[in-house]
Amino acid sequence: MAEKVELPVTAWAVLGQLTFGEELSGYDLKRWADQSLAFFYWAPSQSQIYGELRRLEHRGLASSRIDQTYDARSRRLYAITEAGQQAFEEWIQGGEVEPVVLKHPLMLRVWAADAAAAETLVPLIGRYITELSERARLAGEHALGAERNPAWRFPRVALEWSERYYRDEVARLEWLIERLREEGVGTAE
Amino acid sequence: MAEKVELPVTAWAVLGQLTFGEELSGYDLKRWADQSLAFFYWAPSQSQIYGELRRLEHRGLASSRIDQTYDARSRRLYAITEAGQQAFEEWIQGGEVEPVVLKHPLMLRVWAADAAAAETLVPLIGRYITELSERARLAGEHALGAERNPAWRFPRVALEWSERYYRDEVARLEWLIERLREEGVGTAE
DNA sequence: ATCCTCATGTAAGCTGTTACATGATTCC
DNA sequence: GGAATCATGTAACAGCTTACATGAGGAT
Repeated sequence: MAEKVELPVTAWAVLGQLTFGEELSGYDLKRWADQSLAFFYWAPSQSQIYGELRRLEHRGLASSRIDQTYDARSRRLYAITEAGQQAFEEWIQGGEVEPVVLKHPLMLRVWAADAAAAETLVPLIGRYITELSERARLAGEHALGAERNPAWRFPRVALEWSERYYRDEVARLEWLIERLREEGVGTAE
Repeated sequence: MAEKVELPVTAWAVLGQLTFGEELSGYDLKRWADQSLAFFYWAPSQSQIYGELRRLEHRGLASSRIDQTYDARSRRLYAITEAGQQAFEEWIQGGEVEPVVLKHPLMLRVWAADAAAAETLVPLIGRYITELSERARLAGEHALGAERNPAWRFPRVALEWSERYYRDEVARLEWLIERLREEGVGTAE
């Protein structure tokens, strides 16, 4: 039996995208990631994706070929290998889950605020709520948009979870504004 | 007027801890961060904290002195400077908030799962729920524990927010288990 | 005596970003 | 003809972690 493959989670995310069976370019992967993965897993930069693809190929978990369909304009297409498929299954069923990373600069500000700062934060929270509602809407839209193919069952579940995540975040921030008001913030003298 | 100070959010987090007025060592900061900041902002490693403190001092935002209270055993204590206080206020009220970083390896697994993998994920989700409940409990405990001093009003609000965050996450994962069941996962044949 | 915690760091390396370069193609 | 998009990458650097080194003091 092959040894357990060690990779950063982001590399697994890229490899995971390839498990859906299509040949994809780095460019494709970035665009797709921005519309799916990004809802629950910070989307890596374009250049990192290219780097991860090179690493995956180097380790034999992915293979690539150059597509020349339209004469000029070439693109490198990646596909998962047998070894990659197996390593991915071992990762996903490995029984250990890496810790969730949350960095919430807005809550950091609330934490460190004084009364004056809290006052200026309230409208920022409001703006952020608008953004999050839009993200929730988008996640829901993509969840509905996913084909009714069994292969898309679990991506759809993850997107539904994301929609809930952002709606919960909105509700929590509405609570926060109320809670700040209790502390005398936002009640103009 | 001084120019806007540019720093990574983690540096502001460390500086923010110093705004509470006490002189603190890198060691103190790490321990405190683990019990407060860590609920909503990924706690940096010990060595990073030392590095950030050096940077803050180098930029004139913090100052340090060596404490020799108990003869031997020396520790370097940091305090925020006037310039640091001002830069921090500008950062907190600057009108722009850095994006939230979320990396959720568990949801990544759900997203990329097939039926077999989903089956093995369910007990993992269950274990994770237990962990999160404990974190919610801890956040609530720390919120109640915060002194009833006006200086601790906003840290308390942030901790109350955190308690809600983890309780919401628990509820969402309970929903997730139900949702996976709908997809035929966890219903033994 | 030994082990654990307190306390401060350094070195090496990995993860990840931004900015840039390049050239083809499509759209207006 | 010019602008935007497609596509692939490199170089430099910033952020952050792990592992290690060191030594004192307190606990058993």
